[in-house]
Amino acid sequence: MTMEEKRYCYRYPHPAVTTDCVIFGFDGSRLNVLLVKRGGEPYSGWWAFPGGFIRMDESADEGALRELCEETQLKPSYIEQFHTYSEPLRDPRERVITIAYLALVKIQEVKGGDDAKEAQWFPIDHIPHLAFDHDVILRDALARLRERIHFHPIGFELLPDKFTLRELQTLYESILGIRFDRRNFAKKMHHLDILNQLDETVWPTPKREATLYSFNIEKYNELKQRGFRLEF
Amino acid sequence: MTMEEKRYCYRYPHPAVTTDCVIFGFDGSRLNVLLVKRGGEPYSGWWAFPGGFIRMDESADEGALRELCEETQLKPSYIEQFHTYSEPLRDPRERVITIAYLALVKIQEVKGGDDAKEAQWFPIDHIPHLAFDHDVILRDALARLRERIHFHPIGFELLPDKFTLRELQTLYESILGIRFDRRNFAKKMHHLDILNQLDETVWPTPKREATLYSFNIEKYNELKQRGFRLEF
DNA sequence: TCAAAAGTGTTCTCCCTACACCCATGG
DNA sequence: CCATGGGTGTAGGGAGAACACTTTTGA
Repeated sequence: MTMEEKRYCYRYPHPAVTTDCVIFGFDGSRLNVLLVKRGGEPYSGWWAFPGGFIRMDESADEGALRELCEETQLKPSYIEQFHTYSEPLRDPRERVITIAYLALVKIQEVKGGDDAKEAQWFPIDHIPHLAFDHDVILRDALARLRERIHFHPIGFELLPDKFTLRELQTLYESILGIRFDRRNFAKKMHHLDILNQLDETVWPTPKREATLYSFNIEKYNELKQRGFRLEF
Repeated sequence: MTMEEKRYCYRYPHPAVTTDCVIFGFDGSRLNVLLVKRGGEPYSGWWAFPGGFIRMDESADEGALRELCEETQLKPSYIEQFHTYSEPLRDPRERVITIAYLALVKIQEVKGGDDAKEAQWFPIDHIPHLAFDHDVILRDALARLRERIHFHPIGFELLPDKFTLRELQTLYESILGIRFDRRNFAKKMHHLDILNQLDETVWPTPKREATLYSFNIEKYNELKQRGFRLEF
């Protein structure tokens, strides 16, 4: 880099600031993470989270959404900032602080929309080595997701609008890593009264049809206002 | 600022990055926040959280602790990063992104150690207008504190090493803004088995003595490892 | 007729909640 | 002797956990 190119000068050293987005999707049986293959140095050819440098006229939230859209064409159904990583040597080029986001997408709605980008879904238990400190970031994102799902209905953001009870249960089981009794899970969901039972059915297996449900956000908000705590 | 003083140049614009520390203390009856009065512009004379610019050779965690120590001489018994604020215009001087921390101190151990600095404790319901977006930051910090206290024993970080059951209950009530039944609260604490009942007593009122307790972190860790969830 | 998955109900236990009495002390 | 606050016990209800049978369908 020549001196002429360095046009932005400050009295004190400033770090660069990026956003990184950990995007979770659920394929019906397993939790997945969307990674992009890096083109340039450093870590060329490694997998990493979509993200990039924040612009001076946008907030981190806006930057995260912009980068996410640019690199993956995805519209997340949920996004939340969860931690900022600032180890001085985490990027070999210069001091880079990254603000990390956790995003959830309804994977079914966008399958195949990956464009020409080298983006790919990886099951949560088959993640390749990641660039920078992204393995740490992933671990933290998963912990936050597990924490959040206990008291917020964000699990529904990973499912299609209509789903079966079994899909919902499999989702929770794969995120939390525990198994539920099928009958107790159904009872609990019905008791919570945040699901709409639809008239439609599907054939998830060739054996027998299953009724479809949708998430009732109005009922959820009612309950929340009355001092209610969702828990799994 | 003259051109000669602007010695740190980059190809792309970089924001400045600071840390800010929301420090909570409990005076025995109310939750308090430590604020410092700003000397320089902008917001000269306004109250704000202790904090400052991050150095290029330190992580945000290190920077937050350094600033906290420099400005208040306090050693927090607990500190945790909780959110990063990045609205482009939140600082009138230049683009400043701040990484906000939540800290708890045992207020009794440091009373009067405020040095010559203009630092002062404010009860949580009598907070003056704050500089920058610090009122938003405070609101978020309080929300995080309330969220954390449900499942982590961080409340004990606000109490002296020895405390009465009433002090503990008052602490929880003032943080969560709800009242507990005295008998049920005591029963729950005893049942959790994370308190050491000491042989000592104090006279919190001139009426009758009360037994002192200390927090038993070993028992808490045992329970945590067995898949236990602390809840209030 | 058999295998596989959907749908549903009961019992037991534990924890939370509401609630009342006794005791020690200082005024 | 009375007001104040500390310390403890009990009964009832609700939610989670354990658990089994029936139904539907394709092979």
